[in-house]
Amino acid sequence: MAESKKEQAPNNGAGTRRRGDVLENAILQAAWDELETTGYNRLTMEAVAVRAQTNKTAVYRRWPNKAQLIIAALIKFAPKPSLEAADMGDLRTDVVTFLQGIFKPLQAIGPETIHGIMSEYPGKEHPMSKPLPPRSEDALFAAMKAIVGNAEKRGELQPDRLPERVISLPIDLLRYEMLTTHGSVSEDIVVQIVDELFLPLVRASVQGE
Amino acid sequence: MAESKKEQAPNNGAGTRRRGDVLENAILQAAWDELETTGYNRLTMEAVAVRAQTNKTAVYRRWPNKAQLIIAALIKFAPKPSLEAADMGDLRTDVVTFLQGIFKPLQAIGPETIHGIMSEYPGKEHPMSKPLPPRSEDALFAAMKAIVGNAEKRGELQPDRLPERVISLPIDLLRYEMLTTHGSVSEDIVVQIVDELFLPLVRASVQGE
DNA sequence: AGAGTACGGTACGTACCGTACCCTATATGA
DNA sequence: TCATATAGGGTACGGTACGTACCGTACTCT
Repeated sequence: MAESKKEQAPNNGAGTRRRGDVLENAILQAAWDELETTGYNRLTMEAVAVRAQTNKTAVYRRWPNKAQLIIAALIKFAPKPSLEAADMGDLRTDVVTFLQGIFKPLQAIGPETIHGIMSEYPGKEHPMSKPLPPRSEDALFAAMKAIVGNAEKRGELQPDRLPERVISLPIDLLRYEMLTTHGSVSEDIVVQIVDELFLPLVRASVQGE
Repeated sequence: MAESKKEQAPNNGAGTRRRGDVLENAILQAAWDELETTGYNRLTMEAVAVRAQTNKTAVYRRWPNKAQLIIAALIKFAPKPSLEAADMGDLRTDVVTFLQGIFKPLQAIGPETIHGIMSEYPGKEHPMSKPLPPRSEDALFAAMKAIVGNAEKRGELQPDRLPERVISLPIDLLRYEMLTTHGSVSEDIVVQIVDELFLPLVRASVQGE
């Protein structure tokens, strides 16, 4: 009667036991689903495991904590902005298009998740923990540089006159806005950033000084 | 022997039981100390209560959760930037001075605490929860506006030509930097923001258009 | 076939949350 | 002055989630 540990339900009726990438993908998919339905704060490792039809052990074998797991899920499933620097023959159009492409993905992730990750992610010494990439390796920044580079080739502005801060300004501000504005950010913020800040700075670097 | 609940240690030997503001201040002080020594993430309500030599009940009677408690502690104890708009007869000097005054306090609070609060603070419906102030009521923004106003009076720039985004730009960027840059942010970021972004935009608004 | 590896499943100890409960000191006012 | 309401002190509890240990078992690889 003691109902010993032997009571292990046959997995599916057949002995189909997932391993390796199959299991890993199932967990990440579960994490992504759970993130979308429950939100970061209330998401638990156990819920992810249950949804993936496995158990916490299998999850912890791969990621040391919630933040790492969710980062992995984001990398795999979150909508990515296209990093192709649109080259439409006009700097303003290119930048606006690019920023608008960032807008949706950032919004999809949402401030709760970002704050949660940033909060729980101390870069602690854990065998499995990967550090967040430094600013200079930011893919979005690289894309902006490419866009500016195209404009330089076209002669819209003189080469190497734009400080890096100007180039990263649109991304930084957009991120800040998405991070601090709970509720809804209107999409015309992109146009504002470009027309009221970025382009005037570009013009200033051409004429002045 | 049963050691019933009657075993209540006399508070100090004398019946000095703190109430009202005295107790409230003790708790906030304890929260602040705990925040400095332990950090936001590992801070617990119980630890605060113990440090204040009281118990969780007294804490929860006043603040519904950690985020609210810490916000109250920050308001009471965190170093505040002076909101006096320095008026030294030069826009650049005024803005740099002002931003440098913000730098230290922001750094003292630290990204961990800010992210933690932003993460746990959903603006939920709780009788005791106060909403975060909207952007337009931002005291720092008001101070920047005052500084710009002084410059207008001096004739350094024409009135009402500066978009609000330009005015809030230095604060926004500084905040973003403090929020995302773990580790140390160099203080000359202030000068960069002013010289590479803000002042060029001011000049552009005077000349251009 | 044999051995190592990794999954499945359970159970556990810990930590913290938020609340209920009761007792007691203090403030208040009839 | 004494009764009463209020609020602090103290404890204990149920609940949730964490992260790990343990063990049996399916799968993989050679």
